[in-house]
Amino acid sequence: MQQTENFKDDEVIDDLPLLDRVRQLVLSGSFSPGAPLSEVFLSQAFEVSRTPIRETLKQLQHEGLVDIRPKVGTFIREPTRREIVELFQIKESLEGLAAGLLARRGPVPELDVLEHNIEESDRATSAEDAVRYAELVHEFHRTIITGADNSKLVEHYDRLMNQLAYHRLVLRTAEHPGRIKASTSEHRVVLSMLRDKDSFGAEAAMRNHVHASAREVLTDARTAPVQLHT
Amino acid sequence: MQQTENFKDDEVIDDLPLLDRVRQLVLSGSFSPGAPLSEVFLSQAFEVSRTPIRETLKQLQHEGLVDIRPKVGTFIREPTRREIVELFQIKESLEGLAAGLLARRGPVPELDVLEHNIEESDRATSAEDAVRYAELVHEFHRTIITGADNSKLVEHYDRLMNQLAYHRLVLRTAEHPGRIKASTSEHRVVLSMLRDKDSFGAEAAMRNHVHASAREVLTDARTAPVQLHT
DNA sequence: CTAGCGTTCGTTGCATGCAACAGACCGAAA
DNA sequence: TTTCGGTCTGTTGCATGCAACGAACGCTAG
Repeated sequence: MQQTENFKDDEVIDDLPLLDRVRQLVLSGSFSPGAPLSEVFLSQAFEVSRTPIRETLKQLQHEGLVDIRPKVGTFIREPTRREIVELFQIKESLEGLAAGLLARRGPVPELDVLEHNIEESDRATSAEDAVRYAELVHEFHRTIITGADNSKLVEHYDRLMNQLAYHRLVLRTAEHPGRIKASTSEHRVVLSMLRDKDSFGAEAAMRNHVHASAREVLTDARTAPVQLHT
Repeated sequence: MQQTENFKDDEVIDDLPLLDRVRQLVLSGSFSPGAPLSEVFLSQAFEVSRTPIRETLKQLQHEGLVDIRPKVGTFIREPTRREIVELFQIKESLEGLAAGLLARRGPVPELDVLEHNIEESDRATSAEDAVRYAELVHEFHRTIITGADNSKLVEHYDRLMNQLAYHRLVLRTAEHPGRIKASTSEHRVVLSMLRDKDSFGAEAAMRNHVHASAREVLTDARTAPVQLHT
């Protein structure tokens, strides 16, 4: 999972580097949604032949990031607003599950990591460092996911977030100060539940938090208001 | 999703037919877990060249069904017991989510489908038709998933079930009569909650049902008892 | 000016060839 | 007997070539 660092730029361990690089290109926003990604272009861009590029594109299609129209071409896929709502619903469920599982694990080092994360978040907020804050939020959620000690959950979560990644990049530019305060406060509630080993409480708190943040993101994105559910 | 029927055996619409066929071969149990699936073997088995086979195997690896060891070969992957537990935890969460979402949708035709399904289940139980009963159980769950009106949820669920499919094939041979009765009863509770538009109740009932059935499956499989959680 | 049609261009889909590597097998030495 | 080393085979990884298809463009007729 973290082998994106140690490879010699030429001799690749698996095809993961290429897959990651192409994915990064897609998610980087360098190309507008709907832009064509021809195999020949990518092959000379990454200096490989069309074959590995093709395999990579198939993977990305399976991840929902690109749209392969047979005999026509591959295009960057923009998730519809509806799909984003759907993905957030799943996100809420999975993160709730993770929080519940983590609560059951008792006193694990992850809790201290979360504690530290919250402190850092306060610091970033005081310093008005929005970038750092966004990083910390991401780490907070990811720590809970990985802390659930469920490898398959991590896989599904990663898939989910990949599909949301493009949109997140577009959206998370500015966040209201009020929301930041509320969000950190919700993090605190989650951690409190985790420390109490309150599985149901942790799940509920986490779901509530994700729900609120999703609502914020969705309403903030475009003017069209959205009902996440009810 | 249901285009596995209408294609002319020769002219394939997408590569989905090939992917489906290879997946089916993997899940059919014709090969033991750990058995090698060489590209040349598959290519002549399906009368295509190695290239599309390679792409297909990559997909299946991404789905968690096979294990590609670089420069060595592709092997049928058997999920570990732990992974199965993990997958069931996710299943519980996703099906709970689906039930909750479906409950919010109000009176949709799916509810009548579920009603009919339960009646048929009773009939199959009376007739001691285990195969038919298993089919109906599968349909019941799938109706709830698709009824949630969340396409991304369906995708994730399908991925999940594909990973459980091999194991399900091994396990679901015989089910205790007592469990069957309980299971159908739990289905009834879920439907009742759905009719009441009780979103929380439906979610809880569904999770409880999946949890119970998972526990049954896991303890029944091998003698080793398992703690699903707590 | 518009609608319909044929051609051309770009792209994918697949087959095949070649090189490189992992693992097995066999033999020899201790 | 055990262990070590070399060879050899089977497999993958990738590059490339060719055929086929879709879309766009221009041309012509009305």
